[in-house]
Amino acid sequence: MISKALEEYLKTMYILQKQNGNIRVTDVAKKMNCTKPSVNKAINHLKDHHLLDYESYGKIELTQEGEDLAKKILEAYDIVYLFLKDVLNLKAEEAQEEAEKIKSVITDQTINQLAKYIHKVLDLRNLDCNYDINQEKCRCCVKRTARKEAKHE
Amino acid sequence: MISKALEEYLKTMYILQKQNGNIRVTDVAKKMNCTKPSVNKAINHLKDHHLLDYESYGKIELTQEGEDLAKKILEAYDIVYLFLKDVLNLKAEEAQEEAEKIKSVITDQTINQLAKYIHKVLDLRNLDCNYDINQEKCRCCVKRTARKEAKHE
DNA sequence: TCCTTTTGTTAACTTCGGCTAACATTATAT
DNA sequence: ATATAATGTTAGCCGAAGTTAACAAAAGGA
Repeated sequence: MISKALEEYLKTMYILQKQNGNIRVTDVAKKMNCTKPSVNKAINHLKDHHLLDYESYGKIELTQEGEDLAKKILEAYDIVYLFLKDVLNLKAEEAQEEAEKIKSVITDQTINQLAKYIHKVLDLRNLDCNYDINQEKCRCCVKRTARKEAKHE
Repeated sequence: MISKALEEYLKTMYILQKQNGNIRVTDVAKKMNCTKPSVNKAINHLKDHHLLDYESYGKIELTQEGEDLAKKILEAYDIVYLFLKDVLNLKAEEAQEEAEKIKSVITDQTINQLAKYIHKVLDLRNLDCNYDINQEKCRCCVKRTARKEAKHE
């Protein structure tokens, strides 16, 4: 198990990879509001845990394991974010900051319950959640969309 | 501003004071699952911040400031707890653990939104929240009860 | 009273996650 | 091609929050 702080680095790296096609120490530092040496430390720890491949001055690449974990972390983040923004009506920016912090402390169990709840609420409002970072809908929404389509046929 | 960890100590001490009529290092350590030296450190920090009065081997007493802060912390905890238990349907024990962690990271603004939301939900279900640690209902529920009584008259 | 147990304190160490300062490497522009 | 700028690395430090081991003080029972 890696720490919540390391999870945050991993998540950020995953997003940067998707957004920019590469992961650079400087960019991670900017996104995380920290210094480059801190990023460097994180990289080495993540490497120790086989979550990424790296050697000095080289390319940073998440391993399969790293990517899978990043996706899981991101999904948790998105669920909390959605709740804060669309249910509690926090401003996008605040929801973002708060989601990060909350997601970092809660268990999978709570995330799951929250996911269920939020989807129920959105369902009542006939909305989809907009989880799309992986170019696909989240598990719950895929099911809902399928149900909806079945109805219309 | 004190750290979230110190807030947790303060909250625990406040509760122990209410429950036992006094605050002892050993009891705090038990409640917080930590060692006595850790509690000792916390006491000294809280003293530095004028949140409690203490001298070696003496009585631990929260100052007015300390008590006010403790109440605020506790209210935040209760709001999150209620949400987890009564809205997300987590088991009491889990809700307790998670609430502690979540409360420790979110802003007042988020707590307020959550409070509003939870009270709206409970209102729909015609329930009161059971915030009673201070032998009084929480601010929102007092208002609601008043409204309800007004209706019945 | 005095011995034992419980309670509280101190000192020194650990881990984590951050930092700065200084340096090494790579990329860029002229 | 080389000087400059940008990027990445290393070393050493810091504070927070915890720990263990050893000791001091207070409380209680015989």
